[in-house]
Amino acid sequence: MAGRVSRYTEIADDLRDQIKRGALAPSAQLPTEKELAERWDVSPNTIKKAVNELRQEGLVDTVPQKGSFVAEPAAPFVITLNHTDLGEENAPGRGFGGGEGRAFVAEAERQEHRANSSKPEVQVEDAESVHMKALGITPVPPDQPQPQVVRRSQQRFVDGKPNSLQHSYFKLELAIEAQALLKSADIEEGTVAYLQSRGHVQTGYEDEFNARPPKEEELKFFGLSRGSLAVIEHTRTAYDQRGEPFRLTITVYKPGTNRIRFIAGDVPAEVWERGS
Amino acid sequence: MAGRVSRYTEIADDLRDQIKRGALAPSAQLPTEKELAERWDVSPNTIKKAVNELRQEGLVDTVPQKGSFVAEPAAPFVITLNHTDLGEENAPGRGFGGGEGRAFVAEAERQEHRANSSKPEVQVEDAESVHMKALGITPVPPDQPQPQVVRRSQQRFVDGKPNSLQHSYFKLELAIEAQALLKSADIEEGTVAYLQSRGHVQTGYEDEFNARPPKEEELKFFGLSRGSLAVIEHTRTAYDQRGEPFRLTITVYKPGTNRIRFIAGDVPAEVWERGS
DNA sequence: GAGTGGTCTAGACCACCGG
DNA sequence: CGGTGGTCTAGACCACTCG
Repeated sequence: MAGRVSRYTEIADDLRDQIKRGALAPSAQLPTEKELAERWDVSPNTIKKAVNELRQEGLVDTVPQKGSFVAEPAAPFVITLNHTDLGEENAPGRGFGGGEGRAFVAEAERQEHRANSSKPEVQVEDAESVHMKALGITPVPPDQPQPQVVRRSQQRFVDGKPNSLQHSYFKLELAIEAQALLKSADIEEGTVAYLQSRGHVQTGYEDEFNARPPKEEELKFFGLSRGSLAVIEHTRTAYDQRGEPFRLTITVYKPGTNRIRFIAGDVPAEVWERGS
Repeated sequence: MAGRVSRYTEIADDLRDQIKRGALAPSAQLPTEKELAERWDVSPNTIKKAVNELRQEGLVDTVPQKGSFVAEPAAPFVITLNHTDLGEENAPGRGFGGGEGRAFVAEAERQEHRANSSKPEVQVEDAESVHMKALGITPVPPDQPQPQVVRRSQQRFVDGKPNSLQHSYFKLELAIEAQALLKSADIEEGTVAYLQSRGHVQTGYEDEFNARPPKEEELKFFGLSRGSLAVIEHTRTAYDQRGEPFRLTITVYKPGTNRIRFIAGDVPAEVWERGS
């Protein structure tokens, strides 16, 4: 019977079961790999493979020289990407700001979570080709000086825990006419409103979703170890009233603890309210 | 210098580099694990770990008893989830159908891809709690007969290749008053239009995104091996004119070959047109 | 210093694929 | 049949954390 299933699958199934049943409570430490190896009478590598499975499913967090722990049950923080407020039907920016900057904090507060973000790190750098494409920058041959962009990066936290990383890219020319983009400080009125005052009204956007393994930097920020869950990457290209792309925002979410959502048309109020 | 980086990372980096440079062309077979082990003078397990990295990044597909192959470059099929057509501003369903059923095929044709989907598999089954919650079904104690739902599942292909799996769930009562839901056949006019004719007008929906490792069934359908890229799961709960949830659709996409997108407000026409 | 997971070795046997 | 990757062993050393 058990012959059809590999040993490590069997072990992973057992651990998964214990977690789901609650025999292993959230944040509890799993038995050490050595202990598991003895209990199942298998070699350490087999245990590692089993634990690896659970890590990829997001059920377990492994902290390198400490141990593996049952992941906190998705403290579901819901990020609604296409609304900013529940007030006026025609409030400025309604339907156009969610998930970014101050909207992120507001959304959290509505759900009775505490959100904060780091001071933006501002960097001027050579544009990567994806960024150029999105921002409508014409590429130049590799032997010539490359076009540059301004990147504003923030780390975002919910209830003190790492939640997402956000990078916004702007053409350098835009940053020169809207210099707050170059300051490593929050833009008081919000980026959308600020840019609107400088003549770039956000009239629409295009969103894309992707899943990919975390980069080294993201592993560190989220406190994950290698072989963890994939991250969700949300890319928003914002267009102004002339139909020109003027902002590219890439947000990387740790999945499991985030629910990323969109709402269209009429849905019951309690759907909007639903936080956790 | 190389001492700081683990051996398998080094090997993965080298292979990744060869793929990106084109030294290993798409669909070409990688050197066998044995060969790599000899070339790098490491043990087989180290090679496996390196190849595993590339699999998780979607750069390589491994076919168990045959070999590892460079993945085809993402033939990007763009699925726009919130529009059905580019015609009339107020065309029925505009903004409300994208990505589902016939809309999927239409979207593909616009991008000059050929899409088709399998005949729907219809199953009546006990509702899982997450489905009950979404459809607003009140749970009953586990010792009583469980509420049931109708599941309609389709496999979807683009250019003959597996693209996504879609499962739609309906309350059993709804299927009784709208019996086409119970037939294992495409609904000619589209599910949204059909249900509208039965008194359930789709007035809004809520979308959620998640990333998770593929299930066994999905591995098989997508032709992936274990440890591959995460799949993207898109959940749509549709609400009718009374504000009642009446349909739950879960679509599982193989990432890399799909770009999943949303559009809001005004964007230039070429953004809509952008297929590949 | 004891304990943890991360990396790595040098083999082994198996199942499945192709010719 | 030989070749492939999948699984597994029984160790080893290392880097890091914690008390």
